[in-house]
Amino acid sequence: MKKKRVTIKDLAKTLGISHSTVSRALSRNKSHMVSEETRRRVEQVAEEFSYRPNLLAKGFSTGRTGTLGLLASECHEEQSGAQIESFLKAADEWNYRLLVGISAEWDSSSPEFGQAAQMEQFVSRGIDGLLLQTIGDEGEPERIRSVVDGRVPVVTLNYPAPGFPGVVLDFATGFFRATEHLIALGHERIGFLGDAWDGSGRDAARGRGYFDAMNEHGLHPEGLPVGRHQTESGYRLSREIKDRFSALLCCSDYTAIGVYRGLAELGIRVPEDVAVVGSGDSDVSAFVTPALTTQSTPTRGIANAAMELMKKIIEGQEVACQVVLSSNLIVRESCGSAFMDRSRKP
Amino acid sequence: MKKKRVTIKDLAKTLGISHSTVSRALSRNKSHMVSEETRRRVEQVAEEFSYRPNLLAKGFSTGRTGTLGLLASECHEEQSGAQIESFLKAADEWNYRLLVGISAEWDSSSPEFGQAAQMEQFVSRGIDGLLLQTIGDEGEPERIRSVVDGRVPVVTLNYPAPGFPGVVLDFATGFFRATEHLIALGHERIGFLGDAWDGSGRDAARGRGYFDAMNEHGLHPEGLPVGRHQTESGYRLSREIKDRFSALLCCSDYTAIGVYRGLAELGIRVPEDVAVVGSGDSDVSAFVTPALTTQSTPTRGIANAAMELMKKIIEGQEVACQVVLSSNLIVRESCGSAFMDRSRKP
DNA sequence: TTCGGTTTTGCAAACGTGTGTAATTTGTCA
DNA sequence: TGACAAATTACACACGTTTGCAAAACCGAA
Repeated sequence: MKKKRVTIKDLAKTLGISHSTVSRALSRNKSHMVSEETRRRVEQVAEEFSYRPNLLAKGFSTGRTGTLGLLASECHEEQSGAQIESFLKAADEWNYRLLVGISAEWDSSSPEFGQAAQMEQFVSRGIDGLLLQTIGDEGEPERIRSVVDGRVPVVTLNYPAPGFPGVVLDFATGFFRATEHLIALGHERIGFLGDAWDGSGRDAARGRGYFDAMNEHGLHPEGLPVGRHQTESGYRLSREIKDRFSALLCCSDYTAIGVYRGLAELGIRVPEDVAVVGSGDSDVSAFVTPALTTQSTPTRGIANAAMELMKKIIEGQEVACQVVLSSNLIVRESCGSAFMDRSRKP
Repeated sequence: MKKKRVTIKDLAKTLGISHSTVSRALSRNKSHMVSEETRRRVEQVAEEFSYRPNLLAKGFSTGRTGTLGLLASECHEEQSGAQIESFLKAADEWNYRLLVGISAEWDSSSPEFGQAAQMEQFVSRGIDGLLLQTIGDEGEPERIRSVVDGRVPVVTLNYPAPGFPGVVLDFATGFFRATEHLIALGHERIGFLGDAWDGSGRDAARGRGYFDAMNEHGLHPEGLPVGRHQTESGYRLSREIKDRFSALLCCSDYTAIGVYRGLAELGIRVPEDVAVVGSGDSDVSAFVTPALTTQSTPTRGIANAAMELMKKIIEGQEVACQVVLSSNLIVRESCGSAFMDRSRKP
């Protein structure tokens, strides 16, 4: 059943020339020319036989596969899906394929597939570069170094890893501004929903912006750990919020939507009683009620910047170590306005 | 800078044995045994040198790469991301890597990367099998056949392609039941938001279920084409809905959320004035207000079924041509109840 | 015709691994 | 100790492509 593939040797045989000439005719390489005449003949026969190069063999021979590894972190659910899509599109435009993996510690039956093991796999499979959504833990840079060992270029994605080039979104400034926005609206008891234990952790950058803004205005910062950024997490946490805060910063739009629901069930109105800010500018955020004020997250911009970095590194150029993209606050309805009725405010 | 990789020949040299023995020692192959003694020595040295097999070469030599291609269709945005994630997890559990691509006709700068071209690429890269989210158009089966040509097993995913094994969700029955649910609640003017032009197209199966149920009850079916399943699409379409329908079936939760917003702006209440049903049971669907009644979509179940099919085919077993998974209606708040006030109903 | 130079082509090695077949070692029993 | 079988190992080639180097063909000029 399985048909034998057509190889350049087959073409060479029918043409009566050597396979190396065929190879050169097909790969437009200036080092050794091929006469226009033979090129035409080769291309014609290749077309006729519908020849397709064995990219595996090609990669094996040249050491370059035209494939990049994308190792995504699991945390953001829907959002990570949108980000993966953006990478696929960006990679495609640069004519790269993507080997994709997720490096979380799911309750999987094969727990040995953590971040390091996946990187190993990818490198062994001959990727030309690794796009790594870092998870931001302590030993990560060393882990990357020990696995990758200078064999493939790495571009980090979520969190900077010292010594590696990367793309980061400036959530610190974004959340700083968001916090100031809330303060300007008259809020003082502003809560932070995210995992930024003492300035480190998954949502560290956002947390830092929040803490700084609060401190600068002499307000008391207070954070609630979220765990996974699911809608349900926000719903669950809303029970603890009640009348403790008059405004909330969420590290994910979906968490915010969960908060909406939870507060509504408690008879707390958004934005009249509690203002809510999200993060991610996801597809739905503009259409929930009230429309969610949120941090923009340019997934395409991140992907493009990462690909550009990667391209430069592959071509041997020196690159700036971190590319920082800024995140804007998209003001919609969920924070109300300064003139809003806050009669319930104690 | 670039370090040379350790190969089995290096190991062989330091051990003073031939590389083929090393190969056999490392791959537990029963055809030719290796003495326990040498195996131990080989493994020790391999460990010491932190030898990593070149999977590219291995794949090239054996013809099997341990990599599957996943060619996703673009349409469902967030939902496709969640589905991709499910596939990644399922594949991991079977110890396969995934080459991922998206086969839509985006307004990309490289429009030549349609479905066929991507399949070509994947096959040339030596995938062991192709997971193909079919787009359901007319010439698709023939296209698949002509590209893949029996060289790699194919499992289709969204829509059945005659002659290929696949996994489909029984949306027809699901939407049939959803429609009957609405009819039982007293609705007669029920609209369908999806692209099911005369029974074919992207949302064909859902459309069929809807049409059948309507006809069976002597009601007049009417569909509104949506285009891309984005939240914004639902918002936009709500202008056309107004008082034309008393209930709506949406082919995506996100469309439904867009509809929520659009209707609210027109002063139309959900579910009091219009009942809404979604599809996908996405993370947010239970938390929007009113909580969305929706078709469940077991992304993990689909992924697992597909992987199981694939595994069997790779192992040479015969398989049932289509695996059909059922989709349940998850009843929440967005359709109200039979005793609801429908005073505005004309 | 011969020479020098340029263009075009062929030869052969290389990439790292798997594997069939032959050669070697080991072990057993007479 | 010798013979024979079994267990283990080595040799060599295959997989499809690229590429350095040498050989050949071509071309124009002396």
